[in-house]
Amino acid sequence: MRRRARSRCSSSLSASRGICCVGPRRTRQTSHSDPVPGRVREGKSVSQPVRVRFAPSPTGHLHIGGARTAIYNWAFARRNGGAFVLRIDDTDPERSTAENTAAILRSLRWLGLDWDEGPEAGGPYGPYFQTARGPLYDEALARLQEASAVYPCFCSPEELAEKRDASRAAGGPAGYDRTCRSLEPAAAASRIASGEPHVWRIAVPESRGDVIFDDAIRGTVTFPADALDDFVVVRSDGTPTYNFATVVDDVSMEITHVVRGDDHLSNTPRQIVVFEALGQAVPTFAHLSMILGSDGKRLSKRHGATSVEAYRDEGILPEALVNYLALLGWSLDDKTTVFDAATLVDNFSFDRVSKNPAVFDPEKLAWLNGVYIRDLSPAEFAERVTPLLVDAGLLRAEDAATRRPWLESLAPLVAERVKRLTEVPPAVAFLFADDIEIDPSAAEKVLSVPGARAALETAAHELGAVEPYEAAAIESALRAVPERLGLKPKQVFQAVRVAISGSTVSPPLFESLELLGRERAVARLEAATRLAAE
RNA sequence: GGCCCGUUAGUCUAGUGGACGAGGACGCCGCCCUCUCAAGGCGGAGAUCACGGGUUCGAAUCCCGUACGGGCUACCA
Repeated sequence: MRRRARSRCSSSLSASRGICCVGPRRTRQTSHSDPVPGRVREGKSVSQPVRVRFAPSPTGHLHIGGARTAIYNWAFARRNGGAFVLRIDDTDPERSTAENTAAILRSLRWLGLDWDEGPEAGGPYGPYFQTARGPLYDEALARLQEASAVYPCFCSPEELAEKRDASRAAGGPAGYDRTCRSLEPAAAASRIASGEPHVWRIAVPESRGDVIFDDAIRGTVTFPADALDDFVVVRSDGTPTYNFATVVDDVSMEITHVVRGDDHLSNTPRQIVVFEALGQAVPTFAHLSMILGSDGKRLSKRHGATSVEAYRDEGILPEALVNYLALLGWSLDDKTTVFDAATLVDNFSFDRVSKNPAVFDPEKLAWLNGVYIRDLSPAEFAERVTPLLVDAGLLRAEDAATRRPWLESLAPLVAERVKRLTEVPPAVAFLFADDIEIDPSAAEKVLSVPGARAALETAAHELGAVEPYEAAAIESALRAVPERLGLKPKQVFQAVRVAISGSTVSPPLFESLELLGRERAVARLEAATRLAAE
């Protein structure tokens, strides 16, 4: 399905691609046209179609930060009629697994983020797994070798560590000292031929000045020339390093905008050097700030749930998570909080992405989720809640269809008092079960008070006779009870509530009684009577 | 250590030199509604715009410095 190997050497490796400025860009006025020495060349051609990619590493499940990056990539692509490419950066064989890949795809789909190219979707720029792209990297390396843009380095890891420490101790940058760069090509070649272990390093051009680029989110970013070292591009085992592989892939997949986490900002100058060595135009970069935990530290398992699946399992709706994450670092305007994905797409732009890190707030997510739950139609609500009721053992899967109308009438009662879908089964369990347990403290508080027994007996009697057995009629029947007994409405209603639900908190009483059915309702009231005080 | 990035209420944010005595949202507090809990309505507290200089008639907004936080500095991604 994927694997449609594309003819190598096609336009992807030609230098003809320009980088477009499609989409809202920072309006800040910079001296775009001034040829600054050492400035990154940016293509100026007009209508290059937008192509973005999300490139997770399948070393774990899709986490909140990755999800937000995916959302922004997706929204930007959709906004500009471009392509959203999914690429799996699985070059770390130790930690990458097929299960993780599958889980990531599942999460993306659950969020509603569809990709135009990638695993299971195929596309003309595949393969979309880095481990399947070895030949592309080999070939890119060959090109760089031909151009003398890379050189073999025989320094041992120990030597390198020593040099690094020494350089750092001296207060300078800790980059590679370029020892092997001055090796005679012939000498180097014979050492390679003799099988001596070596890596390939990029030879940063002497003439390369400061690396300056315009980040779509952060504006102009400058890295001093001397901060660039001749970093490793291909390891001694022949595999590419991250900074090399991504660039080769971004080039061959004709990526126009690289939208990724802030942790890659410092890698950007290195990657720019590779783009240049390859003779390729540099894409536009957009670096998203990190998502932090409540302690201001980078979000991690310590902070609780971090994976998208965990939130799904907690009863968060995908549309709420997308809305929340979109809002965590982006704003539609000065007051809009709730919006759907289509609205996000219609309005997304990098110039409304904020530069500062954001603390993830599960409370606000929960609130937003409540908003979405309340917004569900009864049919949608029943649909989404059915699996949870089945899992909770309250409903048999085969009964779901016949019980559907009943479930839909239950929807409005419970939807507005939960923030998570997982809160539904416990809240409605009393309507399913044949028998209930009465919470002791509720019994203590409500049933063991004077008048409770009379209230329950009278209510049971009323319920046995009311016609039709519907909420409205039930309500008028029960409303008459307190006065007759000289009790306060609340006393009667709470006693009934505890009797039928076992708790002092429940969905609305009269509707609950209707949904329970006359027989069970009366039986429960009678059962509770035995616990009640005179 | 070096380099890069960031800094508006507890939190997410609006803000691009005058309309800011700083707007919205979550959370918090109070009132109303009410059969409980929610939801909803109304109102409130909460920000010396990190700090210090400077530019300007005027700065949250521009410049410099400091502090704090984060990132990179790997034959990890």
